Amino acid sequence: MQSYSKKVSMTVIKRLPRYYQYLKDLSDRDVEKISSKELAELMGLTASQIRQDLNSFGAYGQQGYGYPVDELKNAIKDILGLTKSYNCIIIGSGNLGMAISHYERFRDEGIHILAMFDNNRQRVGMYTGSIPIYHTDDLERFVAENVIDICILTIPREAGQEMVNRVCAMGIKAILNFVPLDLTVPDDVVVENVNITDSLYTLTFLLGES
Amino acid sequence: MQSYSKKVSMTVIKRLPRYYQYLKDLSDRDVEKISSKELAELMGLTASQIRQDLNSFGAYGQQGYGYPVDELKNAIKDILGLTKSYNCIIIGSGNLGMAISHYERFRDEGIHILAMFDNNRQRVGMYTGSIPIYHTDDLERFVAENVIDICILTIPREAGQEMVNRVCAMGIKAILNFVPLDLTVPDDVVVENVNITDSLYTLTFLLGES
DNA sequence: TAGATTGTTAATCGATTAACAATC
DNA sequence: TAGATTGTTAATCGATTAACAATC
Repeated sequence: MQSYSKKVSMTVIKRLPRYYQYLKDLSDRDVEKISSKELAELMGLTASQIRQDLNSFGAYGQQGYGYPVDELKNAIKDILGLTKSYNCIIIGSGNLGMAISHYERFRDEGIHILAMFDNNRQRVGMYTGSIPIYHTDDLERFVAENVIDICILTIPREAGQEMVNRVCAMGIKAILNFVPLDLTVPDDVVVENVNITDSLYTLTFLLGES
Repeated sequence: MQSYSKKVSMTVIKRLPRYYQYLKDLSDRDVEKISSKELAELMGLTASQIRQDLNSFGAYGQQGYGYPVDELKNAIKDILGLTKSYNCIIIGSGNLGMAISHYERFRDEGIHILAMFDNNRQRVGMYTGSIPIYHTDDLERFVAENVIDICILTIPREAGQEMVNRVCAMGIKAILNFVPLDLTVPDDVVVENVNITDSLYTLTFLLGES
């Protein structure tokens, strides 16, 4: 993986996936180079901001030319950690868990979902695609026998904190959390929240303002 | 609805739903008052920031006492537009659409999902709970016959922009977008994106940093 | 009244924008 | 070489933190 010295702020990090998506699209359309000005127009940012953002990781552009799309795309892919491969489990096999288990965009980037877990015995033993559904009683055993990098949590709010304690105790260091709850985790565990309710409330606020 | 003069920044707006969740929890636990210091500790913010945030909407606290939990909760509920009621449709009846149709936290806050739409004829005519699934061919007719405030988009990426054009043409002014794509909409339409892929990529980045 | 805590102003910090020399 | 566009420094803008007078 790429090494860089400057400390990168969360503001910039949150923009990286978006850069990556745009560069993938450009690359798919066989665009070979793009200037900060062109990309800025495309993404609704300023050219200055783009140059600042990219420079927190290194000098990818070429004066008088711009940025080579494919090279920059791969650099950001690497920065995002997407040149590695990851093993995931999904806890909660409701509709949300099911939806995510089908995400092709995950598998494409080296995100492998190995199993789903549920405490509903009716679902246990079933498969969703090639992904088996196990009982949550088997969590600890499964995680001991497989290297799991990421846990995706799609369980009800009530069960959230208790389950996350178990997940952290198993040594999993990254959680994609769909539970509408601020989880408490040890310092070395990273959590990224997807809070659908909060997004909807932001929308109703904005609807009232416009 | 509450009126306030100062222009409120997006940074503050994005924190409002979180204030609301915490205040609801406190209220449920019959906590009557809270100081900015206590709330700051609870939420991982600073007391100063909380006082600044709340003051962009008005003076809800009382010197020497703190903030009355229930009153503040209701004020934020009103600011978020959640004292009104909203009619929604969901376009896309896959697992993600299904998951959202079951969200109790929506109905509790006056968000009513009237119908789902899909272009898969196999699903048309079915019900999920009390919500009917119609064919997307019937969208325009349905929206003409019902006042729809919000459209929730859970369709594949390929169909995203074309569908959003139809949605905007029907006069819907708010979109909760799960399509991993930056949608182009008229100026008077508000869009809130829930991008699961971007969240996962942020997580893999953070995992590499830690 | 005295203690506590707000509302608000001022100071600091960080992020964005502007400008331009370096260079392809 | 001349034109274009980067990398980077300096200027501006906005958000967070600190401080304190107002007041319950």
